[in-house]
Amino acid sequence: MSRRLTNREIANRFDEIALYLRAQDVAFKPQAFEVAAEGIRSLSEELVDLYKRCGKKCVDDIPGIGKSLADKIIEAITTGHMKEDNELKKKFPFDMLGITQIPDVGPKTALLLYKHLHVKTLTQLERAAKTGKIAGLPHLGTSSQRNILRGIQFLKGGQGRRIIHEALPYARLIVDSLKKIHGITHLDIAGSLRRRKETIGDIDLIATTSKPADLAHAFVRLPQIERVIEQGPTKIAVRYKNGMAGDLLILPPDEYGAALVHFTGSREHNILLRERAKRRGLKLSEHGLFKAEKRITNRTEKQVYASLGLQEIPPEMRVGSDEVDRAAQKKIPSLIAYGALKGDLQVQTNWSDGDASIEQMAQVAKAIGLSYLAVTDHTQSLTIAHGLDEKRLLAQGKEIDKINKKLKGFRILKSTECDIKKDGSLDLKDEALKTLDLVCVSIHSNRAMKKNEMTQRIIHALKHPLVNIFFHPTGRIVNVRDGYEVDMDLIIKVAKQYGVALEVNGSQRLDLHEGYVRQALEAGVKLVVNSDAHSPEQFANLEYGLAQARRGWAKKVDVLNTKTVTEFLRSLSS
DNA sequence: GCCGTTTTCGGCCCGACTGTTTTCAGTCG
Repeated sequence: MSRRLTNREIANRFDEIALYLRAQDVAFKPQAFEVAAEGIRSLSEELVDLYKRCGKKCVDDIPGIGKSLADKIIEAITTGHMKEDNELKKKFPFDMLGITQIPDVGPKTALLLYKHLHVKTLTQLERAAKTGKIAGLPHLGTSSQRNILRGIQFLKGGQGRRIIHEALPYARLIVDSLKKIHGITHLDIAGSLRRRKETIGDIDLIATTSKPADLAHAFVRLPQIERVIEQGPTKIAVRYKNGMAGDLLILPPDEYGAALVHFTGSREHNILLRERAKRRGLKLSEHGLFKAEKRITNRTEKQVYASLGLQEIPPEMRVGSDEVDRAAQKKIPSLIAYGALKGDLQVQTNWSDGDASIEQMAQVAKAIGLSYLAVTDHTQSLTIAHGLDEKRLLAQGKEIDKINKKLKGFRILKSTECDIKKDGSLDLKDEALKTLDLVCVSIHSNRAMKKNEMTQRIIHALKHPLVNIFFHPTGRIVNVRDGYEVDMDLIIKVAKQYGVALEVNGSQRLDLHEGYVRQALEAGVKLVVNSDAHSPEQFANLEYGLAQARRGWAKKVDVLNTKTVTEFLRSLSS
């Protein structure tokens, strides 16, 4: 039997099929494949496991997947093949997914390049562009040829999606320099950045102004802009100097609400809203919500949603799955607010691999409005990080006592990021762990274990009576590596049973991801949101952790470090 | 190929911009 396909592979196959169909001008089907691909990507469980657990019905229940696509998925996960994709590949033997990664090159252009020039790969396409073979083909001239070459260079530079930690501060810099311009009434970050996705492809901005020409003039002259890609009266597309692409939408002030909805997306969410509008005899676009030719309302997002019979949906929830249905039933949860945290429960200091002292970290935490902090330095088996043994841990406890006496209105908690060893035992003796206010555990070594072994290793640790929190539970790092193989279904069940909280880590790990956040909350597991700061400026990670929690529909009550330190410590012992 | 507050057939989101064009196709979000 062939290797079974993963969710990512199946989603990519569906996208590829959609492109082949689009190239042939097939109506409606492509969208169905794309919606299904998106639905598969948002799953937290592997389809192989889902199918094993509850059969075809659960596959069919995934939004956007009907009988026919369910069969294709089952074929893929049981045989390792997808007949339709293989047949299309035979008919169109070129790298459709790769070539359509080039900006402005879609399925039709890719097919045309194959038919006329037999271009199968990005390398062959680059050669064709360099030797001037593209200009002169139907609908393609010298500008297209130049753009294709530029697009290939862009791809080669690895300038793909950036982590939000990099994109959001950059976007805020641009917003700050534009805000001073006369006539602006609104200026906001939109797109995937406003939805606080983990990774960001484009920096999308939206502005309303009484003087559109002034804004456009100032925008294209910003020092951050590398070049202007396209410029119309309402939309300017640019490439920023950090390699990211971006759009600025400029609209008159009375179109703000609908425009913000439109430009925030997601694309799938917009489609759901517009379909809903249509069913109600209305039309929704970025210019407003219309009944016949008459604009109904669009001053604020809230009005747009209300006119569609919906609760306002927070940007982080606008992914195009079940959020619109929930809004129709008035069941949108009140998400945890960005300022809701009272403590940070994962901080490394210069006792292990952090840059700053305990007191420095505490002072900064206090300055940004927190009232407690757990010091969680690494433990001895992590020698590369100068992990603490029992003796140093006790010494650290004494130092924390001293600093706590000096601090007013702030408390440092004694803790640890204790390594879970290969056999599931902890890296420090119980006598030492008992001196701490709370015990946190995580995996840093032997990541390549078999799924079942890794799961048992973690479960063994979670059952330890002193363990309170499991840090970065899946071990993934965004844009760097996937997590280790682990049965998160089971981990979540065990966490619930033994009262262990799971971390939403706000560093570049962003672990748990939002699918598991939702799953954990549905199972009644408590969460903590932490910075994993190794230096004072990394407390900024708390915002990204909160964004991640919000995308997983977390409420304030679900997150333990929204409590006061007294309530928090009490919740650990209960 | 999916889906249902017009539900098992007959629909399927909407507009802006570019390039190569004399009226539009392709791409993007």
